[in-house]
Amino acid sequence: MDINFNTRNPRYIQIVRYFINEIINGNLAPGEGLPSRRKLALMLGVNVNTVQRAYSELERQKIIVTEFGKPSYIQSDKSRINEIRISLINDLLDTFFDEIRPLNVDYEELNTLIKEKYHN
Amino acid sequence: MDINFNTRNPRYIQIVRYFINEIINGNLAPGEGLPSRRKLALMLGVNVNTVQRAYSELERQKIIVTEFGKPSYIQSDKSRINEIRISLINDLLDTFFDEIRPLNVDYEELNTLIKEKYHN
Amino acid sequence: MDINFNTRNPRYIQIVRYFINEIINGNLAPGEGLPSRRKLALMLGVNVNTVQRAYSELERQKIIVTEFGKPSYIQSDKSRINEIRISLINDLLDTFFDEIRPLNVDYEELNTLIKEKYHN
Amino acid sequence: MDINFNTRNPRYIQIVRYFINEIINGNLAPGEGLPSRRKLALMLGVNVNTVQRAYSELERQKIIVTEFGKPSYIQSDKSRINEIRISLINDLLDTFFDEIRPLNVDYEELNTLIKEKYHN
DNA sequence: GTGGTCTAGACCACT
DNA sequence: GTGGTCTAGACCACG
Repeated sequence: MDINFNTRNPRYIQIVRYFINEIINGNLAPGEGLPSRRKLALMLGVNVNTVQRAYSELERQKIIVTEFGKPSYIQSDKSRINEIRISLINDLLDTFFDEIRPLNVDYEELNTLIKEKYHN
Repeated sequence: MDINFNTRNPRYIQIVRYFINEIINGNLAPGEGLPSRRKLALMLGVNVNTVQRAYSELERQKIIVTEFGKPSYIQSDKSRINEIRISLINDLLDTFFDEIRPLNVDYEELNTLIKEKYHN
Repeated sequence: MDINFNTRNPRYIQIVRYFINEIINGNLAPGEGLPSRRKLALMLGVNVNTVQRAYSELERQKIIVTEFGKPSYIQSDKSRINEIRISLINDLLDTFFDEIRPLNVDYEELNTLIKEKYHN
Repeated sequence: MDINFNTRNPRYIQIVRYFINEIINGNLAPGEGLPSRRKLALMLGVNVNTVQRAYSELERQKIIVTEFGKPSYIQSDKSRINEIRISLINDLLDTFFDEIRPLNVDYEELNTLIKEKYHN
């Protein structure tokens, strides 16, 4: 497990996104245990509190469950996971269009660009 | 002239983007003068320094030109404006795909969503 | 302005209590400005963030008002202040009785003790 | 035997207080044996180590006595128990007055409130 | 100058 | 060992 941190976004947010992605891709199954704050901090080379903040956020979004003294684990509810995926996709699209609209890209041009980028 | 500031991005960046958009859409022509820092600050309800920072950024990107004592005006070079537009579009697309890729949206689904969103 | 920090309670809580007390005692009037985070931190010999946390808590309790870039000031609404005083007194009494009840102090004895302590 | 744990204080402290209260109220007599760590942990739904910490604290305060291999039992010394009670009452009163003094409650008002609260 | 956020170190309670 | 909180340093946006 490793994350290539970029400098644009806070690290704790990038950790949150990493876990969401792993869950959506099926690499992390509902009910599965997460690494402890300390261990993950070591693996990622960040402070324990940065991981702690990420886990708190995941907890707040009801993506993971935490009990005192025990390792946190992934929320079993599959529908919650799907809910989050849909909402993330919509947010991304909305932000994207809000920003690209004033640049006057017509539908044809946009489609061409997307086709290109989609397949790298 | 007015801007609906959101809270996600710094205000001075939103001012920069506003001018870039206006130029691209032809509402501001190359050579045209900009409002003074003070006036714009009043119009937007922000501090003069915030406008100043935006104008500095526009100058740094060679989008406007400032000469002492005269109003700043828009860079005449049309190709520079187009360059910026292309680069903005590419950045937006790259960011968008970086973020949506891990969400496993297949090409069909993506196209459907984009068609919907494009026409609001 | 100075606070004798004890070690039992978090410093930021003690700062919160200090301001509440000052307001209740009339030493700080509604509308009055607070020292900036930095200045107060210097005066108290704590980190800026400790003050920041205290101010956030005061803000959350609607005791002070904060606008970006400007100094925070005390909530003008006097009734809110009184509300807080009453609620603090009740909380103190409830906690006190929860803890003293199991110690079997009869009413007479309790009154004698309180009379003594009240006048130091 | 059961304890309604609150979240404000550490559990092991609440267990300590529980035993002190029981002794003061005569529900636990000097010399009487205590449940084993394991049994009590089960009854209270906490980890054995939490009970262990509470028992250690009780021992440190010379309230219980532990001999290897035998159940722990309550310190026979009655005067020690009374000493603790007096000291607890004084601590409670001191803390209470330290916190309520800055709230400017006059003696009359305080007495009225205490009369009310004392009889629930 | 002002307020706000992210990261990190130290320490505590709990299993 | 686990998770949780308090304090603090560095940096950013805004007036």
